[in-house]
Amino acid sequence: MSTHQRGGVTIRDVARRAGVSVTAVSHAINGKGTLSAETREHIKVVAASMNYRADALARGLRRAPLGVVGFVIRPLDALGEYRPEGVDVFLRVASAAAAAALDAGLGLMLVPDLTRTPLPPLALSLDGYIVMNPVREDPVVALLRSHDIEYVTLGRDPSHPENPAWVSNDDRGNRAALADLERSGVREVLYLGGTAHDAWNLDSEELYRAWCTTTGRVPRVVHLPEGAGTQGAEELVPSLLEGGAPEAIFCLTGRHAAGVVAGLSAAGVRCPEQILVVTGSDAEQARTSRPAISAVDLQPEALGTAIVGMLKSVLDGAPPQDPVLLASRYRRRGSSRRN
Amino acid sequence: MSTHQRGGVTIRDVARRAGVSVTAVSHAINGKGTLSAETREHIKVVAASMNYRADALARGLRRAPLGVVGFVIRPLDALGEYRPEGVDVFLRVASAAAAAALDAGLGLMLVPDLTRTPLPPLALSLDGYIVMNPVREDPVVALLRSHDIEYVTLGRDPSHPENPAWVSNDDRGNRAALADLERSGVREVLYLGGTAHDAWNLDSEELYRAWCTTTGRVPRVVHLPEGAGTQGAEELVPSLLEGGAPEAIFCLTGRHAAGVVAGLSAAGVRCPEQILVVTGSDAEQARTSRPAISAVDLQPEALGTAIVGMLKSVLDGAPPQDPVLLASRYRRRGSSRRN
DNA sequence: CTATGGAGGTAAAACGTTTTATGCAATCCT
DNA sequence: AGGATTGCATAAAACGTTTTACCTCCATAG
Repeated sequence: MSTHQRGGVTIRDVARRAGVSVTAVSHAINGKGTLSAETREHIKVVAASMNYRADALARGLRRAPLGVVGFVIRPLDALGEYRPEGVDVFLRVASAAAAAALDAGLGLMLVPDLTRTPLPPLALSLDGYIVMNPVREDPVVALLRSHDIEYVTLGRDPSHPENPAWVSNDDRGNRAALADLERSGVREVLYLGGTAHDAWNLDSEELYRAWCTTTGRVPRVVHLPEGAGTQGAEELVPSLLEGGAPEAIFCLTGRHAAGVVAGLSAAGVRCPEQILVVTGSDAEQARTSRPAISAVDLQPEALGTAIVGMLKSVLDGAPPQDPVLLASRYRRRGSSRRN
Repeated sequence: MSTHQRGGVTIRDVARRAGVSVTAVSHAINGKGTLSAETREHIKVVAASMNYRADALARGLRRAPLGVVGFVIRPLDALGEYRPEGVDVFLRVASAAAAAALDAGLGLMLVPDLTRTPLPPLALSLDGYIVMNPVREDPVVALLRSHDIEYVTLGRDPSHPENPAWVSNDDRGNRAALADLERSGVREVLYLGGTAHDAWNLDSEELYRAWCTTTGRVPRVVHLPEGAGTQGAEELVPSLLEGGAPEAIFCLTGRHAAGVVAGLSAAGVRCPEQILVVTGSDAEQARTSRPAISAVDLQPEALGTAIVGMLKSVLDGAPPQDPVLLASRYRRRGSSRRN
């Protein structure tokens, strides 16, 4: 009756059974203190035989690590709602992260938005955080910093460039996409980006502008909120065609790209015959569009695995390492293939 | 220096500032005890002004709810690896659940497999669990029960039919799929199911068999492990064609369906001209296949939202309700359209 | 005038760990 | 021989809450 609730067997039970003090058990389990090898071993055997597991909460009270990290996806927060359709890249990263966390003996807690209340009570007690695509002056990052909680980011944090704890993709994919357009001989390439101020948006646009400069093009940039989604991009198309249609459109997000392709079709403009379309993110909608849209594969599984590894090493107190850049790959599909 | 670590301000600080006892603060905050209305209000004001938040760990230590629920996806565990490709339905459910959990003030912890060690330390301290597609004699369910942890399931728990706490899809989608095949005039329909013993597999196969009986067909059932994936299904195709090809194939999982379509194509059998294919789960691969595969939309977002609502009411101690059945919808695509 | 009881409040014991501060032999040095 | 050191183990204090048990006052009933 005494210990039937949670986990059940407590450290006191183990101590009693092993004929030692509670302290001894704690030390034996955690490899601390100055116990003799035999005592240590004996305690471990007893503990194992009783199937003892230290209660995470009690342990956490003493500021020991909880074994759980948080995962917050900023772009989804920006979208205002968690409609996963077409944002499968985020979910794939999250899922890979969860798997990698398990291998590291960590749990992964999905925390939708850290700035909205009520906050999940445990949110600020977690061992650390993975912040996906933080934006400039990100309030979530600010909150974590103010609470001295360790965090790593997917994509550079634009407001804390000195913090090296991030994983991202290299720009090979984007470069290849632009090179593909160039090879096709198109001249005017329109860039359709999002409005969030995360590094992905910022860097991609910068790359586009630099590419325009080196190849002697005039940049033409349009921004559309991520939240507008496929629908919004589709409705935007007529305005893009006004006053001289571009020969190609680079849509950063897969959702926008799918909308653009749909909008072009609705406007009677044929893709790829009249306009080429490529996208910087290989979302599901890029693959299901007709034609299928050439896209940059950001390798979400690799990202998820890598970021967990980085967080783990940060939590272990390893000295700061350099940021990690994973390869991105351009996948050519029908939307940019004219032959 | 004293309180700079976590959350910061403690209940003792509030008590001191408000000029009352620690007990008074606790009672005021939690609406317990016998404080006067004024005292209660006063304490609340002081606590709010100090930005006090009760530490979740300390609170949890006294068996108060933690504000976090677990989510375990059995089919992914069965797959042995969290490769999200083609299993997007699970992730969409999880993501919708996370969003719904936030609205309810709960965090959602993704727990890959509750039976593998090391278990995330907090795993057994969570308030409750959502188990997606439990199988017969599911060890995860057994573990939860043995620890007296509340849980709800997505899909009926085959081994605990008396437990009404589950959400699932109705069979309208499957019925419509079979009806579509019937309307197309095909005679021999092969059923390709998975090997997991979850309710979805069991019930779908039963429905198929019943349909065969009522329509005077001879059932032909093949099982392929879910883990075999697209590849496995593709390799299976030749054996399915041996000794008289069926006129249609009902693949329960989207991954298998995609593999079957690919395998048919490789074998020189044309779909839908020679064989119709439909699937019971509208995974991404069903949509990206050529031809696109007719599929049952299981409405993952609605499932995720509903299951969180149910768990919440269970945790609130509401009396047991009936199971919830959400509509499933059949989406007809090229793979079953002959015209 | 003394019980009774409710209203309003608090002290102290839990919850299950980890950590800090000690304690006690036995061994070592000079 | 006497003090310092080492090796091993433990008691007790913390961690921040909630809960249990109890206290005091004052009004009301008998």
